[in-house]
Amino acid sequence: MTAPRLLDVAAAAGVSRATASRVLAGTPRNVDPDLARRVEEAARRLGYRTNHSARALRTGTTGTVGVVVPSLANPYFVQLADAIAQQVRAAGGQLVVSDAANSPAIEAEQIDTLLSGRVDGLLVVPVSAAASGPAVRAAAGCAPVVLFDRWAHDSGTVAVTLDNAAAMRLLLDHLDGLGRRRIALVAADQASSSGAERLAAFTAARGADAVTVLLPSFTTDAGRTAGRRIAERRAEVDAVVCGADVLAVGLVSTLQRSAVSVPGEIAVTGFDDTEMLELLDPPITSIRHPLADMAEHALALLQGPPADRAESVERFPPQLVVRASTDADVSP
Amino acid sequence: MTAPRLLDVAAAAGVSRATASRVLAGTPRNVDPDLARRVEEAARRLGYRTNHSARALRTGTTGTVGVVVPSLANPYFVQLADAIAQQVRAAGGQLVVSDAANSPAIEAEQIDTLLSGRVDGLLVVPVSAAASGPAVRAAAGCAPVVLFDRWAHDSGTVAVTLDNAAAMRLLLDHLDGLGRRRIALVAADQASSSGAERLAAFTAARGADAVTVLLPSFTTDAGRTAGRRIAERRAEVDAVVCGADVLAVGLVSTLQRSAVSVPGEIAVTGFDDTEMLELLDPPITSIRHPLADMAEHALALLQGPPADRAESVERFPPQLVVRASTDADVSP
DNA sequence: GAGCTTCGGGAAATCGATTTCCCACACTCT
DNA sequence: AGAGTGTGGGAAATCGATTTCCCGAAGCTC
Repeated sequence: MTAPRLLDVAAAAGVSRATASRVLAGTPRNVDPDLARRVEEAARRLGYRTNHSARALRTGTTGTVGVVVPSLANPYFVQLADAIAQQVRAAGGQLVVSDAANSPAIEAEQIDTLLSGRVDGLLVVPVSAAASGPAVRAAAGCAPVVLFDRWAHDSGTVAVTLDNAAAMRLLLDHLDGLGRRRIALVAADQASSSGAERLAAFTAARGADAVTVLLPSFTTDAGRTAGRRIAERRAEVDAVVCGADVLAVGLVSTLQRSAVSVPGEIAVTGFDDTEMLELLDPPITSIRHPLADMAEHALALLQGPPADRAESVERFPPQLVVRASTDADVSP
Repeated sequence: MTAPRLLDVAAAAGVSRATASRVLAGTPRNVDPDLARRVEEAARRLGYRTNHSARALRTGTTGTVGVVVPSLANPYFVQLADAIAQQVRAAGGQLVVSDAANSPAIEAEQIDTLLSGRVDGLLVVPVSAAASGPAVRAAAGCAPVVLFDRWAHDSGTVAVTLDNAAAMRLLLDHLDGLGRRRIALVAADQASSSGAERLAAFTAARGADAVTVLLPSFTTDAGRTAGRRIAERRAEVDAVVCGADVLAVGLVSTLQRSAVSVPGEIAVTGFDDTEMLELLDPPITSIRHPLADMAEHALALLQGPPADRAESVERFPPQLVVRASTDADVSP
């Protein structure tokens, strides 16, 4: 029992392949409704599935988009990939997700693999603002590429990101409003545009002599290191803004172990609003990205004219989500 | 500037398409080494990438496998998908991951989408032992399908799973060895084979009158509900085995909020050994799945002869990972 | 009713790589 | 030297759906 082909459906319905294709692919619907019904009926009866390889070969499009994220170990990127997947599926496509293991070299490899004729377009969350550019630029020469959540220098394409400066202002204003004055920053991964922008915005607002802890990577373990440093300087600090949720998680757990009360003594905020935050004790205040909107827009850019993908950065508005780690009165 | 085709490479190297294909696809290497070098050189110079749609159409294989997991909101399934992805990539293929949103109906849909000529084979972590069977059986009629981590009734195919009964014994023996006698179980999702097997193994070992909390789903929130129930009955319990890590996370956080010390008053174990466990306070004892081995074996079954995929369940040995949630002496 | 426009639908070319034949050439053996 | 053997490589068929032409029929106008 070999799989039925379009030819078989056409024969069963008593029409030509051309007509069957027009009906099933939904191209210019100038087909007699009666014939159309016969074709659809035949297709159903035979259990016909269109062969996507053949379609892709003929049309030159695969209906698949790829996304390369820095690391799936960070739940924020899982959430991000999921938001993109939903938009892609809603449009009848498929998403392929690749993990760059936080390395620009592996990232370049993954981009290359995905580009080998398997995807119509590519969304990339670049690992590094400086080092990811060349690979992205090369890819953008072959297929539509849009950067997502972060940008890279000299990438040759558009980036759909969060307005990190506005987000930082939201957090600082919020803490200010609660009477916190000695605000520290825990920043990570200065190589990424988001890490760098968040640090820059903080410094712009609070001056260069505010307490700042710089860490190499966005991981919970880095957050614990930060927790130890902050605990040592607890006298100078009454609030900590973390550049990522995973940092905040590690930080809070370490602070609590050092008998620093959160938010009593030190208020803490995250960044990215991953789902795990609500489940901690206390739940952590964070910044929510409008991921669905961003994904929708990025996909539109992928499919739109190349002119819309000129190198530039588009920034979406962040949203502050207040939880008990800054304001104990908020119900958990 | 249109993308170079095999024809262009062949012309540039002064050979026929056939020879160029033999060289680049690596089929029967009866090609003069000198010609081969010329072809490879030409391909590199022109920046040739083989068109996977065309190859797939001709060979009938896509080099892609799909995996359907119950929910990517559960970090265990992210880890599982990642383990499979690594094996697939090592073999030069691609992985497409789909999320069934914990619903057999959506699961059936995702299976159907993936099967439409886009994947060579399918790995499924079935949502439900009872309800997932029919869709899997239908899929197994069209393409190689292997169940992973869980099995389903009447699926018509082989399942590569963990030996849940052995895992439960490891946990109970460990707790026993620590002098814990009043052991409770927090079990979830009896509809899944893993949920059901873990409950059955616990009941077999401890008898039906041991304290047992049954929950609908594997989520952290369910874990908090369990935490409240256990806290109410704290006098009857000195250890809790959770059927999944996400449950343990919610449980521990709720117990601590109720001033129950872990492991002082109640020891807690998880199940699945997701990475987040090390980061909690205390880190949680759990069961590690040999995911890499399981993935390798499952992929071998996918590619092997259909006879090897007769309906059956293969069980891999679990490994106990002891952390401070059961044994305070273990360094965190 | 002749001529013109529409419109539905069929025949066949097309997408690009793979693979089956099969030929030509070189080399070995008697 | 002639026949036999093996091997590298080219011409062309093939995978299955889409899409461009193009033709015939039906509807319309005057």
